[in-house]
Amino acid sequence: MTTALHETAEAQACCAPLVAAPISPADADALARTLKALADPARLRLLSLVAAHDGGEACVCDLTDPVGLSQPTVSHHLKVLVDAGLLTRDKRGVWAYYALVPDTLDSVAAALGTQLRS
Amino acid sequence: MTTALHETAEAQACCAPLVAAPISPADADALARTLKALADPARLRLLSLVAAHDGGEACVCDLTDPVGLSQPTVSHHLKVLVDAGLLTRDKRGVWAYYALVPDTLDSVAAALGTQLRS
DNA sequence: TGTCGATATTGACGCTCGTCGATGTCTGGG
DNA sequence: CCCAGACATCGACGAGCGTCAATATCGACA
Repeated sequence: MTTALHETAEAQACCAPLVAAPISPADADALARTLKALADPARLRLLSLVAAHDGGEACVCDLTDPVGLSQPTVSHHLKVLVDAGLLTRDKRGVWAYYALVPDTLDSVAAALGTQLRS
Repeated sequence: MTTALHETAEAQACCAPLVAAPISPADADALARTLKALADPARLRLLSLVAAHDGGEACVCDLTDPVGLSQPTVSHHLKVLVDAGLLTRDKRGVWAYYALVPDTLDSVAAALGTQLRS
């Protein structure tokens, strides 16, 4: 409960393509919050590692070494990504498995892209 | 070439779709730098205002009021966006006209999207 | 030349963020 | 019942960011 109140998965980062019409302050804030979660090299690598891992999921122990950060730091980054609705957390036994939420990433991409696709 | 070469417009934020294969540390850093420039409500609104403005360009005086920030702050944000290769600056007479660089935004969207198109 | 207006730069402030070590909290096994 | 291991939380530190007021710069015009 550090700050935010956007606990888990609000999915829709925004709406219109951003370049079509002026974005509303509220939408800008929501989109910026999701982008802030993405705007970190370690978190981008974690997201990529999780997505590319076997079965589309990975536990913390799979991620600590590749990114070269301490376990608390990796857990912190993963929490940020989960809170932003970019990852899901599934605790099975002793391990916590993280998996990608493709919709969130796609909605961000759609909000940024200028050439809209069907 | 390890650091500090993002002076003006390096356009390509990254390359592969991020979810296909683990992103390299260097690519993660480059993409994160572009995303950091985007991850601010004021800058998103400025970007949107510029893109939606008549002729696809706008000067600082057109932007100060809509975003509700002081002129130095707006100039600062615009500089950040220009340095990230997201906007171009064209000084004509006393006014400075900013315009969108669509390629950069599209390459970011392409790097984030999971459903790749042609 | 001198003034005015548009924009950029500077310096400073408070706040947020990324990182770590230390510690807490669970779960499974002996 | 207690230990070992996986993960989360806490507290702290330094760095970076967003914002503003004050000031500098630069072009147009009288």
